[in-house]
Amino acid sequence: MNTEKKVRTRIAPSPSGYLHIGTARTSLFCYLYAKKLKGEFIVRIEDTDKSRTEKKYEDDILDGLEWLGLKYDELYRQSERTDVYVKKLQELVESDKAYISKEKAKDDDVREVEVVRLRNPNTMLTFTDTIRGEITFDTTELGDFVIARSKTDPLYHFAVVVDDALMDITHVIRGDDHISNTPRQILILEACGFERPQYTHLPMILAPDRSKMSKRKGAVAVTEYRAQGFLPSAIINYLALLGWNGGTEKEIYSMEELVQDFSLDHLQKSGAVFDIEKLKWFNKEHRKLIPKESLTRDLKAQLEGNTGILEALERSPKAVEDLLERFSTWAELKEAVATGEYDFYEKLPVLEKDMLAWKKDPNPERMKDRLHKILELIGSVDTTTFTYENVKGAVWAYAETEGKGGVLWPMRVALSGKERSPDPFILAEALGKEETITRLNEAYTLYL
RNA sequence: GGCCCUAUCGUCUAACGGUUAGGACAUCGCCUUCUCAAGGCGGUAAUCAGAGUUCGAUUCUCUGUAGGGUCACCA
Repeated sequence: MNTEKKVRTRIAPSPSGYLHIGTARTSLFCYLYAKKLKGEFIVRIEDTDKSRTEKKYEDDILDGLEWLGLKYDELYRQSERTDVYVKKLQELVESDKAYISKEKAKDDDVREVEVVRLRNPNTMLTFTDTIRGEITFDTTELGDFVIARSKTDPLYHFAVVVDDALMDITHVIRGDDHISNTPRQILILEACGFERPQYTHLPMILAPDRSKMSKRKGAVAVTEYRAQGFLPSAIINYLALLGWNGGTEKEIYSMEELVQDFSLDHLQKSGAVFDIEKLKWFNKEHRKLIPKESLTRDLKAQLEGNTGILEALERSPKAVEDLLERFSTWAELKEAVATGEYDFYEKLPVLEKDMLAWKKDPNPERMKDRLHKILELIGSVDTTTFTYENVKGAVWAYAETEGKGGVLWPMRVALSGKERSPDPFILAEALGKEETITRLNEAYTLYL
């Protein structure tokens, strides 16, 4: 029989803000480690400070974790466990490990309060961190710190220690901003007679200037990345490689593969700058793994309201493909649409003669003839099979003999009204025969 | 300021005493090409500094420097 304790990890977010990208990564590592060892991953909402807690944040955190695919096995709220803390607090006071101290309220020196302070043994304390090895603190500097606002109102450190112990948390995996909190928690833990968990302090995720990530320096909430159109699998993959590596050059991981390969051995010691560009790359890579139909459906949903584009996409699988490979996120796509980059799908472009001419054209005087010929060739393509391949087939041979630039450039500009756009065959397929002819005619009349 | 942690290309990282210091993102160039994007190929680019230990240090030790964290009746 296996006598080893089942691995149990936990994430302990405070519902005082939206799911933070750093919390998401800590959750991911807790999840991966637990699942790797067939253990359990627990979410514990740390809401002991009622004044800073909001339900909408709790909802966002839980939603976010689910969206990312980090399924928890148990969920707790500290606000629902007060009796547990009160009892433990009482025991501590009764055994004189802690004491009630009458003093002036911190924010009001008239009001008297009765806080609970821990009797600090004032010793040197050493604990082992998975990543950094032994870390020693002199606990004297901590003094008899407060562990509860009152006999019935526990503070963070106390609640954490009691919960971790009672919930059988075997591995405390958290951000390294908690390193200095650890001795304090161990003191409480020893006063309670609990066993120490294994501590693993993950390096922080940093803003580009290497300081703590904050709203001022870019998006910190998972919801924001979600809104921008990042795939959960891409975020997971990126976050996993921020501070961890599989020891190989493999970079694209699915959640299953991460669970398979994860270990606490390849963790980084120093903080990692969050690089949105690399996240975008991961997003592109993960998008390639998603079934085409599903992506197409999402694309169309994103473009809701842009009827011209939607009709074009309905007609042209090539245009769908083109849009899909051009942008790494939906936010970028919508931005491009909003700034009019694709307005040729919505309305007739305004043509200018000098834009119609290819800059490197050796025979610009042949424009009129060419447009006439293009019109003729395209006119021969059947309306019902007006596809990328067929349009290309009709024009290609002529373009090669006449000079591709001299033919394809004006054709493309006539259809798009832009110097930069998808290629002319995609445009033709997307616009349909009637519209294609109309636009080419429009260009032709400029030369009459 | 005290205490604690950290230090390889711009960024994420590999190298667990011996490598032309490897890969990825970004960047630059070339190819492809009607434009843009994509794609293919290639280039630039790093061991914080100074002492030790060693035949040999990115790797071990010490000091300095820099950055970060933490010092609540927040979590």
